[in-house]
Formats: sequence, C-alpha cells, structure tokens
Amino acid sequence: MSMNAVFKALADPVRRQLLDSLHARNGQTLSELCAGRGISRQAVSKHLEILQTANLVVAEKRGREKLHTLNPVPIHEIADRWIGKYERRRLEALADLKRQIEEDHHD
Amino acid sequence: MSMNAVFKALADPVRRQLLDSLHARNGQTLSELCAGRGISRQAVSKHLEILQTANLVVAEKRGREKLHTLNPVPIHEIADRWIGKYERRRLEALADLKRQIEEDHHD
DNA sequence: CATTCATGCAATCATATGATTGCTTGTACA
DNA sequence: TGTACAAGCAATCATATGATTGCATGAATG
Repeated sequence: MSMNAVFKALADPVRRQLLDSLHARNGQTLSELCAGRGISRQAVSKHLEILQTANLVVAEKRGREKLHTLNPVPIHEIADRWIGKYERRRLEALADLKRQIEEDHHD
Repeated sequence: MSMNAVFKALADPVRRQLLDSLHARNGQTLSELCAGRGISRQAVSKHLEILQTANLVVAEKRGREKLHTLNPVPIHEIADRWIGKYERRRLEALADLKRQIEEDHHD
C-alpha cells in the first residue's frame, strides 16, 4: 500500500516540482512553496498533503506556519525494486560518465 | 516531457506488477503477461503501450508474437533527481544493512 | 487454404484526479 | 484586542484514466 502512495504522489508534475523546490531548499512553508507556481494555495496544500501521506515530505509546525522537508528514503526504494545491485553500479558509472562529458562541454 | 511519461507509467499498480514480472523474466509475450492478472488482454496491452512510450519496456516482434523487455535506465534517473551522490551511498549502505539483517533471520 | 491463435484498433463508460471558490480556524503583533 | 496573515476544511466541477466489449489484422499450422 505504502509504495502505491509514493508512485501516485510522484505521478503529478506539480508535486515533482515541489520536491525539486524542497531538494533545492528544505524547510519551506506552504506560502513559499506556492510562490510562482500559478495555481491556488489550496491546490498546493493538497499536493503537499499527498506527498506527506506518501512519506516523501515531512511537515513540522512552527508557530503559525508549517515547514516542509524532503524525505529521500522512499525514492531510493524505487530504484531498489527493479535494478539489481550490479546493474545499478553499471548505470551509476554510465550516469557519472555522462555528467562528466556534459561538464567538459561547459568550455 | 519524457520523465512525465515515466512517472505516469509507474503510477499504476498493474504496470508496476508488469515490470516486476519482466524483471523476474524478460522477453515475455503479451499473452504470457496477461496470465493470472484478472484483467482483460486489451487492458494489459494498453498498459504495456504506456510502459513503452515511457521507455520502461522495449518490445520486439517475433513472428506473430511480441517479446517485452524491461529497461532500467529511466528508473535509475528517478533516483538521480532527488538524491545526492553521497546521500545515495548512505541510503544504499542502510538498505544493504537492512537486507543483511533480514537474511540473518532466515534461521 | 482454412482455421486457430497472438495481437491491434475503436467506441464507450464509470471512476479518480486536480483545480477552484468560499468559509473557518488559529497564531502573531501593533 | 482587533486586524492581518498562514493554513485547514468542504463542496463542486471538468477532465483524465483504466477497463470493457466488439471487431479487424495477420502469422503459424494442420
């Protein structure tokens, strides 16, 4: 059941952007996470609620505001499911190589 | 865009089970993948189509049947998105430890 | 060559999902 | 203490999604 919630949560682009935002800077409030997203506060609030039930985001009350934090554990479990240990090493090496090549191109 | 397709594809439990099935044994046909799933062949076919557009599954025609293969690359990219390199090492170590403990409990 | 089996295509339908509006609660601070 | 700001709750609505049924195509096999 739990993993289903994780995948459903990740299915929406707005929610993934929220995770991106938290990955860039943890501990943001609802209002901060709303900024420049073009949808209503309630919509964002609902998205955050879904991310929390999936345990991808943890929220903590701080006075009248609520701070949100990214939890990477469930994401890691996704990779664990379909990628064998050795296969993962290979894919990581590939990804690293790709990154290096891209960096080299930054003149 | 491409990543959106991947996440949408992973959002459905039937599709995840299909990936599980292919992870266990690659190169299965549509009919084989239908077996014991309790939904119509057309439903499975559509699911496989979605997995293919997400590039999570690759299909190859073999006479009158079609063989399906799991492609782990997009899954690996998910982890790459929200988990830093060092954080990943830490999470992997944790997962390995967890597995080891579970193995020890197998009498 | 005809029939059987694996798959593809199209239309339809119920339900799930994401967003909005309006109202309420509750904390801060002047 | 009352006003402004952060967040929660509820009802509604349009669209997306997953499944089904029925028919079409096309390769293997007798």
